[in-house]
Amino acid sequence: MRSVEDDDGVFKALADPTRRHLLDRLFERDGRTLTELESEVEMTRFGVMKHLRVLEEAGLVVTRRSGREKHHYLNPVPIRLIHDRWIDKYTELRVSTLAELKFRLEKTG
Amino acid sequence: MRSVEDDDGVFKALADPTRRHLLDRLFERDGRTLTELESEVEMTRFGVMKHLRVLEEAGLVVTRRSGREKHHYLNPVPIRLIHDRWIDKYTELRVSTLAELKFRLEKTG
DNA sequence: TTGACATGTGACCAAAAGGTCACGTATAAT
DNA sequence: ATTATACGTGACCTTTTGGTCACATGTCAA
Repeated sequence: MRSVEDDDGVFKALADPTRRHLLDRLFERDGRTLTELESEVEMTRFGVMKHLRVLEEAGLVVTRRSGREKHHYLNPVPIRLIHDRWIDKYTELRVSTLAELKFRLEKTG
Repeated sequence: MRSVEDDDGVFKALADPTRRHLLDRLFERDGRTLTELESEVEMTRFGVMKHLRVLEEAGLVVTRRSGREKHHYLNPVPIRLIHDRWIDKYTELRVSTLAELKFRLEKTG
């Protein structure tokens, strides 16, 4: 059984395309600052800041301050927990194979 | 690089607690009808129907009609694709171990 | 210590999402 | 044929969310 609060913050955080894009950028290279990430997105600094805050509160991003800079790092654990919620160990191999196949097909098609 | 459309439908679908609860019920037992699922939720039939439609359009649920009934089945492939987007093969083992640990801790704590 | 840089806050507004209801269609049972 | 069942649609309203801006704080360099 799950708590009432669920993992709501994580799912809400992932629901926005801009936030997913930010996660993609951090997946590619960790430790970026707000100003760096700002240049990756068609949006004012304030919008990006809000999004990063949502990601951080969800635990998908952890931060480290260094002087006047704030560095952002991707934390993949909540993602894995989503996976484990609806894919048990017995079906994991089968599903991951299908997912791989789908990925290949979309790449060529 | 990803398409502009992203997997928006999947993430939006997962963003609502009621829809996640419906997925949980289908994970537990497949093939339920709308009326069956309705009893699992504090909401009118119309709300549940909307939610199921969102899940179906996202590809998280597939359906099969039989007479006047419509049966719903969980499709875990999109979930796996989320996983693969931010967890590569090299970090998967480490992250899944951490996730397992977190799960055990929360269970006892 | 003056000025530029990096991040932060609260108010505000438009757009999207969640939920209900009146009404409607198709299938099954009596 | 009539009634009950199971699902479907469109309009409607309320709440939440995404984005911007004026303003503000803390940090580094010259």
